[in-house]
Amino acid sequence: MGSIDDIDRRILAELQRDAGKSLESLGEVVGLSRNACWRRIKAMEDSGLIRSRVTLLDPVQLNLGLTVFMQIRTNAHAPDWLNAFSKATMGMPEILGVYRMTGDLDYLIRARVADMADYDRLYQALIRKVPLSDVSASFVMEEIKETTELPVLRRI
Amino acid sequence: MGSIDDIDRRILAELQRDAGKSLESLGEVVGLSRNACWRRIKAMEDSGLIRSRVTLLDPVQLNLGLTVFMQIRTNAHAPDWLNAFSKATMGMPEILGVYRMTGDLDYLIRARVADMADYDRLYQALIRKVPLSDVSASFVMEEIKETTELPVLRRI
DNA sequence: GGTGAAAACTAGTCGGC
DNA sequence: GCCGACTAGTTTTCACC
Repeated sequence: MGSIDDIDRRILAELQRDAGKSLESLGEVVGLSRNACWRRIKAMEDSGLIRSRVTLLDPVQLNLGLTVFMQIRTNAHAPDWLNAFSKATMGMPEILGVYRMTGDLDYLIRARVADMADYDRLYQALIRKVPLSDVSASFVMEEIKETTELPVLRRI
Repeated sequence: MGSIDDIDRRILAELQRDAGKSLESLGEVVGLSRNACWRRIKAMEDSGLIRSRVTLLDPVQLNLGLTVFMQIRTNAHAPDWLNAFSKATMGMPEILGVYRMTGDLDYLIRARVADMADYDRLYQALIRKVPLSDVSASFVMEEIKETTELPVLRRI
């Protein structure tokens, strides 16, 4: 189960770009019958390699044009704190990513908001739920790249 | 085109979680006929609000278990440099996000690699393509949250 | 893995309200 | 803007090579 062959990788490469592709066109691209493709996809769904098929939306039209990264330093290392922090960030839909970083004292949050005022609302809402000693925010001026595609083709 | 009504938002909320949902079940959830749902989705695709439907994969099974954030300081503000930087990062599939941050001297890169050695390869490959004066890397120890779902339901 | 061919479901288009 | 019906296409599951 550890190894994924080249045909599977090419199927995944296609599906990552467009989940709505028909089995027929997929088969043509990878050089397999529709049926063989379907069996491989099913197997990869069952193994969990294929996690889900989702729809991506335009953040600007949703009035979420500002991406912000929040860097959080804490001196509270108790599991209670992490638990509360996890729960709080999970429940805030503007927060898209929460990462515990190396060093064990830094957390990074990736969030999308409308503007600075909206960020302040998010910040206030967060510190009302979890005690945070040190929070600094960096705002994204330009999104040069943003993708959900993972590198699946075998690298040299 | 500026406003999105509540039914559209509920459709988007469902599609963000599962793009493979049938029009029938979607209609049941939002209280509309399959046909009305279809027309709304089509309109949102045409307006660009719905960008694409993609497949999400398991990074761990693809041997991409390590997420790294690279913070880059540069003193080269020439448009040539940014152009080369953009082109280089665009062509590197391990790099999932590239952001120009506030201050105009910081760039942030979000990437997925197998391990530390793989990160070093990425780093070496990047600096071979673009001159980078100051690069620091932070590694993700724990992914507490990671989602592609944007907040579509109207906030209070 | 390939083929062919059913059954079930879905998308996309129509006229009508 | 919504609904029901219809058609055409697709997925999904067979049995068999």
